[in-house]
Order: sequence, then C-alpha cells, then structure tokens
Amino acid sequence: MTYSTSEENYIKAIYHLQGDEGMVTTNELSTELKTRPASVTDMLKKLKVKKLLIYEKYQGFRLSNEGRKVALGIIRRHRLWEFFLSEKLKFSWDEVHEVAEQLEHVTSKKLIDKLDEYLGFPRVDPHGDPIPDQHGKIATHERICITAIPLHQVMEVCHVGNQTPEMLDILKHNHISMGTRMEVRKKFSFDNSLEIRIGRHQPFILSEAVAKFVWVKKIDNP
Amino acid sequence: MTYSTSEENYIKAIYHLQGDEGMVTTNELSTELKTRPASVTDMLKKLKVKKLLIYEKYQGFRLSNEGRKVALGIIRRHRLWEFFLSEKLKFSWDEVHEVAEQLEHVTSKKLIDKLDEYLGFPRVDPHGDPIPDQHGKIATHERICITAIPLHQVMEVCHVGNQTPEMLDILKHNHISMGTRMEVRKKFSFDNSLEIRIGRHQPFILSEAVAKFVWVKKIDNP
DNA sequence: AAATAAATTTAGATTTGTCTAAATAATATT
DNA sequence: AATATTATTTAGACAAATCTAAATTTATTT
Repeated sequence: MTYSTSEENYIKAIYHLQGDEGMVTTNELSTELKTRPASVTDMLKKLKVKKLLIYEKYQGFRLSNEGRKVALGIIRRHRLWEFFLSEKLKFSWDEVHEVAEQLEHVTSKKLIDKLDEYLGFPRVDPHGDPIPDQHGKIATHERICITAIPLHQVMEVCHVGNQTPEMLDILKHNHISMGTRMEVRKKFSFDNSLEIRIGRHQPFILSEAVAKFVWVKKIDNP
Repeated sequence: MTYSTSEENYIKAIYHLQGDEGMVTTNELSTELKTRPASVTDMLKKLKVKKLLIYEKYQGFRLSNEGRKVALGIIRRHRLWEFFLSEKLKFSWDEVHEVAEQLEHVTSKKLIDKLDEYLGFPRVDPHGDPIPDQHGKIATHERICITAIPLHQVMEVCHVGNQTPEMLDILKHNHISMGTRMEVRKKFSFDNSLEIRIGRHQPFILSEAVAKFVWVKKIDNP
C-alpha cells in the first residue's frame, strides 16, 4: 500500500497521458519519463501485478480504479507543495515544479492533510490546476483555450499550460496572471494572433504561440 | 556533490555517534542504522572514496572535514523541517522526527534557505538542538543536565533528550517546555529524584529517569 | 497478401544497497 | 603466550530499476 518513488513517477505520468478513456502506449510513456521502452515494459508488469494497471502486452494500458486513486494522491501532494512554495516561500512560478517533484514523494497522510489545512484548503495550484481533496475528489472546472472563445466575452484566466521562465516573463509583461479577467476583441486569421483587453486598459496583441497555453473559464462571482 | 538518501543516513548517523574527537566502530553504526555490519563496511568504502570519511580497515572511522560539512547540511534541513512541522503545522513533539527524516532528503538549497527565512531564522529546533546556518556554522551553547546543576540557581530549559509521547506527557503535566525557567531546590540521594520549582508555583518532584533527559543553560536575557 | 517498418517485449547485463556465510584481524581470557 | 571470543571484512547472492541488443508482434506500404 506504499509505492517507491519510481513507481509513483510512472503512475503519475500515466495519469497525465491517459485522457478520460484513452490508452497509453509504451513509447509515449518512455518519452515522457526519459527512459527506454524496455524499462517501461518492466515497470508495467510490476504495476499490473499490483493491480494498478489494466494492461495486456502489445495492447497499450491505462490505470485501474485503484491506480487512479493512487495517482490522485500523488497529484494532491504535488499541487499542495506547489501552492506552499509559491504562496508561502515566494518561489516564482517556474521554480515550483522541480522542487514539488521531490516533495511529493514524502508519504505521510498527516503531513499532507495538515499542510492542506495550514494553506487554507486551496482549490487550485499556482498554474490553475485543481487540487484533489483528502478523498481523491478533483474538481473538473470547465475551461477553454482563449484561441477558441467567442469575441467580446469577459472570462477569467484559470490555467496556463506552460511554466517556463520565458512564459512567465511574457505574461507578467502583459499583466496576465491566474484570475485575470480578459476579453478577446479580435482574431487575426493571418497569424492567428489575438487582440486582448484587460479591464479598461489599452488592448494588446497576443501571438498564437502564447495564446494556445492560456485557458479561461466563466467568471465565478460576476 | 550530491548524495543518495542512504549515504546521507550513514553520514548523519556517523556525525551523531562521533563526539568531538571520537572514533566510531562498525558495530555501533550497524546498530544505530539497523543494518548488518557487512553493509556498513560496504558503505564505509564508498564514503572513503568520496573523501567524506577517515577510515582504515579494522581501525574505526570518523568524518573528514568535508564529511562533517555534509552532515551539518543534512542536520540543518532536518531541524528546519522539524521547526516548520511543530511551529506551523502544529505537529506534536513526538511526531516531527519521523516526517523530518523524509523531508531532510529533499535537496534544494534554495528551498532550505527560503524555508529558513520564512521561519524567521530559528536558532534551535523543537527539542532545543541548534540549527546550523547556511554556512554550516552551529551554535554550541553550553548546557548541563539538571541532575548536575547546583541548587537554587534559576536556569532555562534548552534541550530534552527524549522525544517519546510518554516524555512529552509527563513534561506537559509539570508545565515544563523549551525555555521554561526552573530551579532545583533539593536532591534526594535515596533515589536521585529532584525537587523543582518553576516561578512562584508549587514545587514538585521529578524522578531521575525523567531528570536525566532535561538540560538547561544560563538565562539569556536576565 | 507479402514485405517492410515501427513498436513492444524478452534476455541478459549493470548499479546501488542490502543480505548471509565464511574468513580474517583484533581483543580478551585462561 | 596460547586459546577463545568478538569485531570486522570479504565473497558471493539478491532485489530494484535501469540499460543494450536481439527477438517478436503489430501496423503500414507497396
């Protein structure tokens, strides 16, 4: 009922790769984890024996219900630590992931539940991803990429799918962060760039390269 | 320049076993770490190659200067996490050690230095043990066991050498904690128990079994 | 449908940290 | 001082997690 760091990394990666119904392939996972496909196969066998995986050889695989539960536990730990690092220790956005990667493997339920309480039961991490609760429940808020929303509708930034320092830099420059309310005023079909307006400020242009990582949701408290 | 969890555990244990000048033996270390002596010998060879250890076979061993530096880094992490768990997450005294044992192996200098700052640069952990600073400097405050202090001298509790729930219970019951100022009023040679007084409160008796774990120092700000 | 290419698995090796059993060195006892 | 006891080390094995190279299965092309 407790898993090695390596097993946890595999479980987490599989969770992220498999969508709602999808299967994952050996190559995908080996790319994700930067290991050789042969190593992946070895681990798949192990996880299958432990009943965390639905897997028949050559057929691809996905997490069992139990496996998904374990994955959500790991993700809970990861995201709570990210929140802690960002909120309390003032780590910048692009620094939290690497450290949380290590902290997430500290397994003490009490530690995590107390940390959750100390942080005030946050519902999303600094990148806008939802944090599963003690029971593994995870909010699936409806979100949509700003490249796909209708014009002239004010929405709230709730997720950024790229956490590099470069991305942080460009977003900061344009005063975009989690919770920012914005409106798409125009789409330029030539290069798929967008004209954005935040509140009463001067509208500005966002390239497609940036825009495709910015996701919004309907405003919570209008 | 980075060490495995296992290596770190050996280094830390050697640091604790060796006094100021002393040598450590294979058996002592194997008892401490609950491994077989043969495993200890294997690791000693490895740590010697890495120049962390002064070791000639059959002659005992102790940390090199470099080894001591590494040990102090690990102890710094351990004690800062203990402080965090106790102070911020409200873990009780006897619960912090086990969790800190895991957290101490998360190696990010930035994490630890920011944590230190966040906690307000604490100088001692919840058991009264000093926390090394960024440069590995550790305060060696003069302390003395209450079984050994002269009578009628008010001193301040600065260390408790036993962290079981039972110890916590008895100390709590007698209103003794880190920083408590107390005076030994009488020593009973029959059973080596002590009569203690805290402030103007009713004096009480402490058994030798408890007293030998309670250490005090001169009062800082008289 | 056969041939080719790509993905996956198997077989066997390697590293780290551990173990047991046997050999050797140091220490204690008669 | 010789012997017995204890401590330490060596030798060889094992489990976990990885790797390379070869074999096998599935998918794609002609």
